[in-house]
Order: sequence, then C-alpha cells, then structure tokens
Amino acid sequence: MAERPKFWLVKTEPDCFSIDDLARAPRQTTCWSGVRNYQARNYMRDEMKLGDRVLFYHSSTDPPAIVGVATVARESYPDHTAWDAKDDHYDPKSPQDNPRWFMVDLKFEQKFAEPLPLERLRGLPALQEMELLRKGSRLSVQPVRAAEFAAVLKLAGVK
DNA sequence: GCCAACGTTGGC
DNA sequence: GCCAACGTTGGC
Repeated sequence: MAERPKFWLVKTEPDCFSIDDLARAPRQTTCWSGVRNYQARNYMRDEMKLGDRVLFYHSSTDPPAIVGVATVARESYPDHTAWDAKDDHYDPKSPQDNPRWFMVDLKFEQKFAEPLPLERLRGLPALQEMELLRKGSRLSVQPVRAAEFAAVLKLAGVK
C-alpha cells in the first residue's frame, strides 16, 4: 500500500487562475482543467487521491512563487474542456467515448502570508532534489516528497 | 523579448 | 523507430 497522503505541486499563471481566484470560487473548489501533458495527466488520473495536499505555484509572474496549499477534493474524471471546440484546450483527438484528458478538483486550503519565491527555495538543502527547482523542469503537475512539503510549510511559517 | 529545455509531430 | 522541425513553457 502506497503511503497516504501524497503531496503534489501544481503550476498556474496567476493572470489565468490565481490562488485568490481559488479562494473566491464557489465552495472554494475548482476543476483543474486544461492540462495537456501526458505525464501530468497520468499523475492526476492515476495517483492523486482525495485529501492529498497540493502546493499552489504561480508561474510566469514576478516573482514566480509558491503561494499556498490546496487539497484534492475529487479524484480523476474526464476533462470536458477537451470536447469544447470553443475552449482554448479543445482537443479533437479526445473522443467522448474514450477521453484522453483527465482532471481532479482542487479545494483551497490556505494562502501563505508571504509568497515563497523560487529564489528563496533554491539552495535549501531539504529541496535540493525538488522537481520544481530542476533546470528545464516544465511539468505542471508534479509529485512532492513528504520532507519537501514539510520544509516548504516550515519556511512559510505554517502547518 | 530572449532563449534553453522539453514534448510532440510527421516524413522517411 | 529515428530524428529534424516545430511549438510550448517559463525563468530571466
């Protein structure tokens, strides 16, 4: 039996969907739609389970930073945005009877008092192997080790 | 805006 | 199945 909960990190561009958007959403929950990368999909489809905790990261902003925590509120189901021809993430190769893309629901847990910029995370011994900090890392849904998750929360001054 | 790193596509 | 070309991501 794999240990639970597992820990994750998701990236989002705050101009598109920020942690404040999540906090304001109905039931403070959103579907994590639009992921179109197979490895990220596999994590969502196969490994993210109810109650897993998720670091919330803002990319393509100044500074890029981990800004809070969410939790998995619903396990994987088909990403319906792949079926909407008007959606930016429409994928004609994802038929309704054999969906290619999946998503989970994420629920707001907390926003850090201060964002933790990438620059502050780099060089921390506990985070030396963290996927987020690897050069060239682009994975938008990635696993986080328990010790890494704990180190990030400690740095943020929260539990 | 640049560009390195990475993923995907498609000709062969 | 190889790999060049292309598109995307995302820090800087």
